[in-house]
Amino acid sequence: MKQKTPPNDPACPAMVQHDHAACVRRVMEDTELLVADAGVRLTPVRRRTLEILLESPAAVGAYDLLKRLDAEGLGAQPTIAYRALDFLVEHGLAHRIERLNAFVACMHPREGHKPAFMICRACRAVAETTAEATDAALQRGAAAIGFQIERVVVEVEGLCPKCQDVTA
Amino acid sequence: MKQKTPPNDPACPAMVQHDHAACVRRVMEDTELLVADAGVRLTPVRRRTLEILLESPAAVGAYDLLKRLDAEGLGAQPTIAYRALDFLVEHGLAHRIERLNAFVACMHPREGHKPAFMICRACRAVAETTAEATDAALQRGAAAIGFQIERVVVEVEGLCPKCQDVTA
DNA sequence: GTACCTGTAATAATAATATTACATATCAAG
DNA sequence: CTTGATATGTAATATTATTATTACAGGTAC
Repeated sequence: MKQKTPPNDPACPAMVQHDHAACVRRVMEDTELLVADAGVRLTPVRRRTLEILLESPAAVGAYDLLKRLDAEGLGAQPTIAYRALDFLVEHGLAHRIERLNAFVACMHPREGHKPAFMICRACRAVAETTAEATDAALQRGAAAIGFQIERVVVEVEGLCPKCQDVTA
Repeated sequence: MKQKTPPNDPACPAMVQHDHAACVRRVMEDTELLVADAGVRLTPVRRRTLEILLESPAAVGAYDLLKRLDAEGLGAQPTIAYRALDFLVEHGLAHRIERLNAFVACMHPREGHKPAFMICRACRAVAETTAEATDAALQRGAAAIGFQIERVVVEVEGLCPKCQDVTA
């Protein structure tokens, strides 16, 4: 099976002017192939959830998502939203932003990357970047005290270019 | 004014056997001096909150804290706890662990450090370490898209030495 | 075929976490 | 001793997350 995006690409240059609709199309296509490979189902709720995340420049809260799903007749209970989100996260199609208790679509699934997130505190926009470099240092620190790493969260809060201008 | 702990010391070797009561005393003394310098007030609620955080090896949730404050007649509403916690975090005396929606005392305040946290998913114990090395890479990434960094969160989830043994 | 197991989805109830608003009290500077 | 900033008290509400339960569809072993 063929992969549409090369690894370590600024696949979707978030916070920078670009044709985002094209990014959305590309990720959705990649995703279709990916779930087919994995033998799991991209059900209507799951597909729509991913689309909603993809179309939002900002992280989406579980209940914001639920409101939208409800409006479209796809379900009105928290669990609907959480399960869809859990599924997407579990399969690397979305990321949970701990800082916001909210979610974003993964703009380059399938890569098994170590993502880091730049979160604008003004508009909530989130840019996904890679943080391979930060990892080694953490591994050393963990080894020193015998801590066994399972998951690393790197989240940066600040101001995106747009909000710097507005605030200034 | 004199500082009691040299920078970049394993001031409190969390997750490792040591005399923690001594750590608590040291940090409280440091804190007294620090707030005096800053011209802010370490009120009873704030002081007691810090002590509670210091004495707990695990991160403390806002409502766990509130229960304890309430038992001691220091306040019964969520706001009380959140206000005290906000104060401590704002002044670098405590850290918020995003992963847990909970808080830990800073074991070496005043250093303007870049903390990283090792969080045991089994016992919730939290070890504070420094992650200076991870920072540079993030700064470069941010510069590339014009993002202005204000705060960096690095949280590692896994198993502490003790819980590895128990689980194994 | 029917009894059993599994995966998926939907519903309901509850628990945990967090914010807002406003009134009152205290402190510290002028 | 009064004013403005800081801190506290209280209430109500909002948001996020977990747990338990029910339903149904598809496969498979006897």
